[in-house]
Amino acid sequence: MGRPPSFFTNFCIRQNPKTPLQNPNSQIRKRNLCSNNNINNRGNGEFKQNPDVKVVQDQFFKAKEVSRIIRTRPRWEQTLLSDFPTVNFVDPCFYNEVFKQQKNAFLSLRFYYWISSQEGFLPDRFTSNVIFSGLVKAKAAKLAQSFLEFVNFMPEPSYLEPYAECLCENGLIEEAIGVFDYLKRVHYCPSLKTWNSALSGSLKAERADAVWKFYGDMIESGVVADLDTTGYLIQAFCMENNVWKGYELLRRVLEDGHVPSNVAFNKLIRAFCKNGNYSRMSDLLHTMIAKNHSPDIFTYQEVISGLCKRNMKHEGFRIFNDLKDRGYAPDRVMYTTIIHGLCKMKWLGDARRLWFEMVQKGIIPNQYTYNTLIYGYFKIGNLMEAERLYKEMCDIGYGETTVNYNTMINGLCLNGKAEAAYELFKQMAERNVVGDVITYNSLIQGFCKKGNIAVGINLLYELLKQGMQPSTASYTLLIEKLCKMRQVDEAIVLWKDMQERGIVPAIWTHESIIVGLVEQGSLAEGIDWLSVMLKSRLRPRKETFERLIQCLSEADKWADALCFLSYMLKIGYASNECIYLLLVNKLCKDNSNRVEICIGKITEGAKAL
DNA sequence: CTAGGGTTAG
Repeated sequence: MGRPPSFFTNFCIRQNPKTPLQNPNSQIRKRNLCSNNNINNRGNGEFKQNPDVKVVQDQFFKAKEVSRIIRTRPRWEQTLLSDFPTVNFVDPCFYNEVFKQQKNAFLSLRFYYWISSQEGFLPDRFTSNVIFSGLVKAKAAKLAQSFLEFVNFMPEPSYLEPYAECLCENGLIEEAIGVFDYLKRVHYCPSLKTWNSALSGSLKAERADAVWKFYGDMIESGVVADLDTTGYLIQAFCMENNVWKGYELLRRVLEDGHVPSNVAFNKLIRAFCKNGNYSRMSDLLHTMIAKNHSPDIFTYQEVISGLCKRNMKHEGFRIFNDLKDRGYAPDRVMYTTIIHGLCKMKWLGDARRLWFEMVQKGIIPNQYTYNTLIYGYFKIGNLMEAERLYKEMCDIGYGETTVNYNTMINGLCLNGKAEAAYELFKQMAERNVVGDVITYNSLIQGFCKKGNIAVGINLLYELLKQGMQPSTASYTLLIEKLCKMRQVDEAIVLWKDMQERGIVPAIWTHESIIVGLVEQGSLAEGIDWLSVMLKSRLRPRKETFERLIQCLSEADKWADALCFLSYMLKIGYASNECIYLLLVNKLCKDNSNRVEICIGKITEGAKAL
């Protein structure tokens, strides 16, 4: 094989960078792409035999030098070309090296854009592919995306596959779906590894729906799933609170003699704990042990926090101490988990004790640990200690973050200090810390609790003005308070706003409005709302019915009260004696004949159920 | 060199 026409040497004689370059034909380009291998081989002594080596090596050193310059010299655009009259700036190999040398993908891309803007430099498809894959390798999904828009070309499928993976890892699920769909259209089938990373990326982005889409496409394209895939599917089931389906899948895999990763087990354990199904949780622990997949620190974390969620302090503690006895050294996360659990249950003495135990072992509390304990102190109303810890956290340099502020704002609101919380909120803006939906919700709830609904509503409007997506909790307390203050119409305006934004109201919100309507005398409307609620298979609480019945009988509308009582019996609540007594008392003052008839009807109805 | 972990609302 002869020495290929080297256009590196051709450019050695070029003095004026503004002189238009010849656009080398693609054959040369391909040749150069092939010679990438030589670069990869450098240093193992082999390439002495290759006649291209000198040239490639030369290009390598130039790329290294250029990389250094664009990294360190602020105004390199003004000097670079004249400094390097011999560099071939449109060679794909050169960019390959720049991307390798220069870890900052953004700078490399800027360099490429700059070259493109120079008259006569026309990077072609091959160079574009190299740049694109450099960006993908650097995991710079956003840059790769903007690059594609800029050069307006579609890379080869084999370059798109890692791109799709990169998009998933960066949570750009919709974009990834687009790429997968394109690959499907051109009949290119991604590898199992790529499908799996799509699944894992979707989980990270909390997109169970995307998991199912990717999985469906994967099966359709004939790729056979592996154990990792199964693990991701189990996680997706857990994420959707479909724990039984996940469990079912696990059992099937176990029957086939396979054991999924601990991650899948841990997620199932978390889900079972969340539903209070501790026997199933311990069942899973035993399965893990039996299958030689020992529960790890993550597993125990799930177990402990799961137990604490249900107020099972002693069990949580027992497991934690057990762990220590068996030689597991709890780390900062583990300590934070148990401290959090104890704080939730308001066991601040124990939480504090563990805090000191942790510090004594040389583990320094971080933002998570601090926020957890601050939350705990607020929970028991110890504002002094909470504020002291907050100050300490700021002093030791945990920056003023949104979560830190949220912890304080929420804690203050919880303790009736909405105004003080609002001061912090203003401070956030001054110090350029952005608030999020939790900040706003905490404040809305704080002001509602103090009866200051106007401020609450303003906060809601501000949240919307900022373009943030409100949540159910943004509305719940506002609607409840408006109803209590006989401003049901305003409450319904908010309700409609929720509907338009696709936010599912809390069950309690339905009830607030029904009670509000009935209390203000809009009986028919209240009944309408109740039947809508029942039709959507939502079950009002018994207290709501009792409240309605009481309210109506107090207004001497006993017939309507009876109507709600029969509703209540109809959906299976046993009415309690107090309500009967109340009604009977009321009715006795009325026409006694009709009383008997009505009571008779109700008790018949109750027996029939 | 990997999976997966802990804080703030409801």
